[in-house]
Amino acid sequence: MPELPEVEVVRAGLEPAAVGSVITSVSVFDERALTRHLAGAADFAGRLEGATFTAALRRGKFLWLPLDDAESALIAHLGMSGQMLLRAPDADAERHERVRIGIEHPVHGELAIVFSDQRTFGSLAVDALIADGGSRIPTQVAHIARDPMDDHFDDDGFRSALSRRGSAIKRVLLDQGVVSGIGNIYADESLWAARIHPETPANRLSTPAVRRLLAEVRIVLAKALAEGGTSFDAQYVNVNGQAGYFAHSLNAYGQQGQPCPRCGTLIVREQFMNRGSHFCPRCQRPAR
DNA sequence: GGGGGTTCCTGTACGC
DNA sequence: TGCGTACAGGAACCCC
Repeated sequence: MPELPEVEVVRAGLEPAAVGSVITSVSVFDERALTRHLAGAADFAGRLEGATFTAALRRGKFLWLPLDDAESALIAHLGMSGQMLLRAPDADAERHERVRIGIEHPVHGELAIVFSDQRTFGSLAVDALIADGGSRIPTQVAHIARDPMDDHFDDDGFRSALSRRGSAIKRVLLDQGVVSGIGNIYADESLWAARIHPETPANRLSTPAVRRLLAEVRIVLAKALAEGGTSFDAQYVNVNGQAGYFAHSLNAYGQQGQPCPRCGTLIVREQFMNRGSHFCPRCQRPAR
């Protein structure tokens, strides 16, 4: 499931092939891949064909490739199972291929960017760029907060946002408008590392606890990034279709019934927000 | 505007 | 073997 480290691996993989490339063709095989592009497939293709990608950028789990008109960008959100693959232009279709974008790079020659997505929660769009401080970001990304690895992330602002929320800290960590890039896996891992129960009301966390949590979020994300992301199955891969290794390092997520690596108590899994929440009932005590 | 629940989707795993 | 069902979850959306 692509979270920040997985999306960053994809962004970094696309960058050398995409930046400087001219878009030579666009094929949309499934319009559900364009739910973020309301004007439809013909409009989508028309805005891309002939344009040149000028960069490969990311905020949270969104990534985008600005076009040389300096006013728009191809944006992508991978959802649950989206993949952005670099392929030879005549490569066979992927099983869940939704969109294929043919490009020509001045050095690497012809390539295809293939958007493949089993569960169809991901989507692409061509979106307008708007001012955001000193830079420009797509309108659909404007509401997304910076991620904790961003140099401009506001630690004090994060602490103050938590103090205004009575919701469970896990829900707040998953709110991309508060802090971006964190999904279910890294939320559980960060909360385990910081010894915080996932249902602790955010505004009940002390300042040291928030600092500890933020520090653990950064450690977990950095470690996952270094290992190329987390993979359990074929649903997350880099642009070459290869899986990451972070699944070998998980302490809480998916470890229900296994001993907590810190204290030996069995990790439990509870239903929370229509998904699984994994934690150590001894190390991560609920707030009283 | 915070809060919390629902919805979209498909492959896999499991029970009967 | 085959069928039905539960499950995985990011984020938009809805109502309170």
